[in-house]
Amino acid sequence: MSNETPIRVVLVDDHLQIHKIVQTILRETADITLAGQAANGQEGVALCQQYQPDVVLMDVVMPIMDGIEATTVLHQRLPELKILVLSSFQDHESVYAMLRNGAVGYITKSSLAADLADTIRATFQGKMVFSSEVGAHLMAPPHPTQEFNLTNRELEVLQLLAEGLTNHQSALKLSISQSTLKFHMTNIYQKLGVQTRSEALVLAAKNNLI
Amino acid sequence: MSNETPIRVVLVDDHLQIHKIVQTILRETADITLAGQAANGQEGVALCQQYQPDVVLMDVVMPIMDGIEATTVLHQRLPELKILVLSSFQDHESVYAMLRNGAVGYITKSSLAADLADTIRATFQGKMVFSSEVGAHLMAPPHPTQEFNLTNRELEVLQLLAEGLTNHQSALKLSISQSTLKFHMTNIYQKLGVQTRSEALVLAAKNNLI
DNA sequence: GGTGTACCTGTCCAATTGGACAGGTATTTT
DNA sequence: AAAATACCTGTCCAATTGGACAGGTACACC
Repeated sequence: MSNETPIRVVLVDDHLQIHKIVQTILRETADITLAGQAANGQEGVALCQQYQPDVVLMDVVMPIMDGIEATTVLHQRLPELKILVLSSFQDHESVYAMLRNGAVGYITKSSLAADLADTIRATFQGKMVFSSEVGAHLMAPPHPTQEFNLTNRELEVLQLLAEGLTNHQSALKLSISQSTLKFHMTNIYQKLGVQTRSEALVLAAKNNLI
Repeated sequence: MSNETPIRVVLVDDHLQIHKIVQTILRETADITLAGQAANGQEGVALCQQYQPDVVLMDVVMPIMDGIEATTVLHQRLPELKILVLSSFQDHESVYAMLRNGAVGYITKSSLAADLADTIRATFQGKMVFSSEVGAHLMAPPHPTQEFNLTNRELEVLQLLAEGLTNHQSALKLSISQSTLKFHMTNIYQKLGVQTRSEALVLAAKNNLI
């Protein structure tokens, strides 16, 4: 590996501390060189276009242009570039946004020192790599994207209707009257901002409420 | 790394060819040793319980006990064990099954030679690793899990109802009569095997038909 | 020419759902 | 004690949906 052209890396992060750590780590590796360093997405995009690196280490939260936007732009302009997300926190919400927009890996900064070099190599070889916490999140059962402030009872009602029960059957199962069930439905329509039962159930299904 | 205890690996695969390749690769690595080899899931489980390896390389399609079952069992009995899927084909359908049941990585056999050792190390360190094809599949937009042989017209009807239109409004939009719309609905109920409109729409939504 | 499929339409009636009231209780918060 | 929240119930009526007919056209395939 050391006799080949080194893997060229650009770091995009707004924390000086991270720059120092990455510098230190990559100074040790003969097959990886830190070709450029940027402090925000805008600089990062410019730098990548100039240096044409193999891999870019991309922070998520940055001023001026954040990681999501920078990833989107870079993936479009330099489709060959491997974008590896370097996340400060467990802001796992951004995982999908980044991956959908072209990132091919996601590691947390806490796991930096241990294995940054290996991860860069794996990414360079075409693999996707995730810190275990991130991967676990990727595999996690879908959770509601929106809650809509539905009460437990309202969710129970939706659940039963989704299973194909009629108002009458659902009411029986919940030991309430049909009046009450209709009362819940009316409230659900309001909370979801929909007009029909169909729309309500589809919305609930798409948001993993049922 | 070489001065520490090597990473102990067990290979579970029913192809002799793969055993030879893996042997060859891991013979070169000082920090990884091939502690055991099994030809199917059942042998694999037994071997892992006996040898307590750090990482197991698991094929998917095998006689007697397949990789999915073996993964499930192993993950339950030895939760610390890192299970890395080694897939023959692009049988991406098994990706989720394996990962849900405890696998922490998924690489194709075609990428074996290039980077098996690195992947084992990354896995050992706690990361999830995927061959790019697999990762891409993981990120792919949801596609219908079942088609139910619905016709285009039937899908159009479902789509409009899902948006909150009534029969009347939907029929107008499709320039058909309400009779025809109800006719389509009846057929949809039959094809989906459901009793109510609610159930039909939820099923359609969950299968990404709408 | 027959078969199959997707599509379209109508009528009539029963069942289900939605909305607009007008009321109630229990529990928690302010 | 008042207010807010979640929950419950009823009546009456209109609108929507579902099912069971019974019939049609257009098109592709064998």
